[in-house]
Amino acid sequence: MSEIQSAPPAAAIAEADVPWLSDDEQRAWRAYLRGSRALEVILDAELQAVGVSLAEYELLSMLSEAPCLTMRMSKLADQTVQSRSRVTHTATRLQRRGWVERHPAPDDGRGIQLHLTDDGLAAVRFAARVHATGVQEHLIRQMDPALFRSLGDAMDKVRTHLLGEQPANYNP
Amino acid sequence: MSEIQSAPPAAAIAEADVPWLSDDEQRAWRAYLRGSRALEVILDAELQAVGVSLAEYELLSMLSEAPCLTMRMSKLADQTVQSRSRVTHTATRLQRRGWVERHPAPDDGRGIQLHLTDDGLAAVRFAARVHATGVQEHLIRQMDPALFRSLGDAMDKVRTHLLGEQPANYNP
DNA sequence: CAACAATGGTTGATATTTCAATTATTCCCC
DNA sequence: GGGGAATAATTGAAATATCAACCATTGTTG
Repeated sequence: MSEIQSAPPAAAIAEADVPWLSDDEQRAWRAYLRGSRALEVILDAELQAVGVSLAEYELLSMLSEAPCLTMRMSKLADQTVQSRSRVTHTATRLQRRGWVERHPAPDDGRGIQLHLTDDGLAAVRFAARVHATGVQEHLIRQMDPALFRSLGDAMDKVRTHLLGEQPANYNP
Repeated sequence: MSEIQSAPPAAAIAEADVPWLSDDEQRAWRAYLRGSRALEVILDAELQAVGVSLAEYELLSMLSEAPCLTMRMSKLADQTVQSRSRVTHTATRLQRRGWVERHPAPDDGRGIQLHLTDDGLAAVRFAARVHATGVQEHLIRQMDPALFRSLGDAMDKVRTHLLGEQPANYNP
C-alpha cells in the first residue's frame, strides 16, 4: 500500500520500477481489506456468542460433512487453510469439550483421524444456523446475485492460484 | 456452513426454517473463505520476510499517508478494523523499534497522536513495495480488470454495511 | 456547577497463534 | 532390507490477540 499517492515524497517516486497500485486498484484493495476484515470480525463474534470461534467452527463444519464424521488432521489443516500446529491445538481444545475424538488412522501409522462426537454434531448444527444467517445477512444480501457470483469467481481464482486446483468442496 | 448438503442427517432437514445456503452460495462462500485466508497468509508471510506483520504494516501505512505522518489511535483502530486494545499493543511494539512516537493530542486531553518517525517511514516505504507486488501478483493478476473491479465493488458494499458510509480512503 | 454518561486510551491476565524443534512412521531407492 | 528423505502430528516456549476492568478526560443534563 503505497504512501506515495497522498503524500508523494520526491525520493520515492524516482524508484518507481515496481508495480505500485493505481488509484482504482488502491481503492478496491482497501475496500477489500476493510470489508473482509469487518466480515470476519462480525461472523466470528456471532459464533462466539453461541460458544464457538470461527476457526473452531470451520473444523467442526468440515468434520460434519466428512464421511463418517471423520477426517485426517492434515486434510483438515489444508481445507481450512490453517497450520497443522494450529489444528492440533484447536483439536485439543475441542476434545476437552467432548466435541471430537482422536483415533489412529487405520491405513497410516502416522495419521490421526479426528472424529466428531454426538455432542460435537449437535454443537455444529446449532452454530451452522447462526453462521449461515450471518453470511446471508452480511454478505449475500448486500449485493445482487450476479455480483456475489463474481465475488465467488474472483476469490476462486485467488484460491486456485495460491492453493492449487482442488475445487471448493472437494472431499476425498 | 450447513453440513446438510453432503451428509444430510434426516433430523436436520426438518428444521429448515432458517436461510441455509444454496449449493451455489455455499461454493462461492467456501471459495471466498479459503481464498481470502490464503491471500492473507501469503501477504503476511511476504511482509514478515522483511520484518513487518500485515497488522503492523496497515498501521504504518495509514500513518504514512496521514497529514504530518500523524494519526489518532482511535482513528487508526477504526480504519484498520482492529480493536483499540490491539492498536495500543501494536503501537507499543512499533514504538520499541523506534518507528512511531506517542504525543498527547493538542485538542483533546484524552487523545494520543501516533507519529511515524523517519526510521518508520523508511521501513514502511520498503515494506510497501513488497506489499504492492504481492497484491498485484496474488490478487490483481489473477483476474481480468473487470472482475477485480467487481470484487472491489462487492467488498465495498460489505464494508459499507458493516462499517458505515466512509469511503475507503477517507482521511479527516 | 455537580453529577453522570460516554469517549479515548491503557493495562494485565488469559487465550490463542506461531515458530522451531521433536518423534514416529512411511516412502524411496540402491 | 537398510539408510535417508519426506510426511503426519505433537510439543512447549515465545509472540500476539482478546477480554474485562480500569483511569482520565470530555460532554451532557438538570
